[in-house]
Amino acid sequence: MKTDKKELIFKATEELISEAAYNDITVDAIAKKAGIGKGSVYYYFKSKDEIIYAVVERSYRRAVRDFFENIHKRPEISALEKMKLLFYSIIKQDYSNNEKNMLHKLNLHEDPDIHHKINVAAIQEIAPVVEQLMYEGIAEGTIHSQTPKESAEVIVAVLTYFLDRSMYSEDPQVMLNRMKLISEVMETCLKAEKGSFDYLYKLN
Amino acid sequence: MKTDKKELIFKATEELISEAAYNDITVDAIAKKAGIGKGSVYYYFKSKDEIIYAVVERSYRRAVRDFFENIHKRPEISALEKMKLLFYSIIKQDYSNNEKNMLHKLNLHEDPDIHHKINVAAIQEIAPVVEQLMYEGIAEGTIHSQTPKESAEVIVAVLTYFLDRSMYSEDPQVMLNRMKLISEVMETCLKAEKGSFDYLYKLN
DNA sequence: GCATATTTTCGACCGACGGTCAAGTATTTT
DNA sequence: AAAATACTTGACCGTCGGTCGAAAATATGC
Repeated sequence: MKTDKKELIFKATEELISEAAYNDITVDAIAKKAGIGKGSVYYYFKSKDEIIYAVVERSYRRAVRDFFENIHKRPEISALEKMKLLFYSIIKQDYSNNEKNMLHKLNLHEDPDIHHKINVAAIQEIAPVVEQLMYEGIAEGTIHSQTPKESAEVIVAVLTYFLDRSMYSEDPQVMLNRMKLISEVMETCLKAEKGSFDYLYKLN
Repeated sequence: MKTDKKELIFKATEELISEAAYNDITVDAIAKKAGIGKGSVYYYFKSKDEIIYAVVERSYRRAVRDFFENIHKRPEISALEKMKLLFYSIIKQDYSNNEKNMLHKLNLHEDPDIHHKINVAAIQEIAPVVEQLMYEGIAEGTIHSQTPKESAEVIVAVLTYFLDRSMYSEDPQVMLNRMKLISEVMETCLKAEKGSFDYLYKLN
């Protein structure tokens, strides 16, 4: 049985992201943690960036796969409700207190490089799923957008952007107002009924 | 007459950003271009990041200052119109074909670090101006937002984010639809009359 | 099973970069 | 004019991403 070196590298990188400060995530550290030589890392990946990006992408893909396996196929859940669950799973992925959660850690430290990768990956991996849900919502009659692709893009971008709390005021009232505004923005994008996204700011 | 070393460093950095590939913007290059020793650069700035950030911030501040000097004080222009002109000046700053334009260059190359700095600076420098314009629009009766601060934040964030074209589809129809959607989003944020932001996608 | 070709592994090494520092020089203060 | 302070400098440092040639492992052909 051949050990999959790529998998070793993924695992090592994920662990480092979870436990170490960003500056400790060096290619040497990844190689050491994976128990292989540095040269081998570069045998499987062209660059460090490629590793990080692959790890982030993998994480989003995992979330999407889980969504399709566990939520999407359940016919009793409406499209809007599924969208809510999808958002929750992403928000939870980003901000859960679970220390093991990678994307959470990634989003918390200030490195803009990784941050950007997360944003790009979010758009590319999540937006198509939202688009799919929009077609279903349109079929159900709860969504009336004429441009599902663009709406999905804008929605995911807006949500992702605002999940990045680092650059905004943390004042609770400001944050509440901001989320109210964003839920209205979502309604506008989807042409959905007023209140469809109240769950974004109504804590429970 | 004492030459202002800080100004020399700013100038050199701006020139490098305008003319060179990102990887050529090193502290050594800045020092060389400014005609001073590398140590002197670190006498005036704590880090390279601090230099880049200061340059970007300066650029936005300059745009804001120009806005207040040339546009804002003219009483015959409505708040919504002023907002349009402000957006135009920023868009132009980001995307003009003028090769001398720094922010343009900065936004074009892929470095996410600088990209992020630009976004943060945009929020911090431009959002307060938009907020100010919102109060004026409210006084004029064209804007009915109850939460001007949050609306300004969201508007600037959305616009800035989508000015970053790099991560989105370049298909003209998709781009048009996206901008239409964004203009609707802006109306929603400001509670302004329908069509107030049509100029965002109606080329002229 | 042996020889040959191919794939995989490795860490010493490289060049570049951001940042430091001791040693100076200019300027101000007393 | 002496002492103190502010400024300037480039050689030097540690670190990091990435390279490379050679060795080890594995596959292929006969």
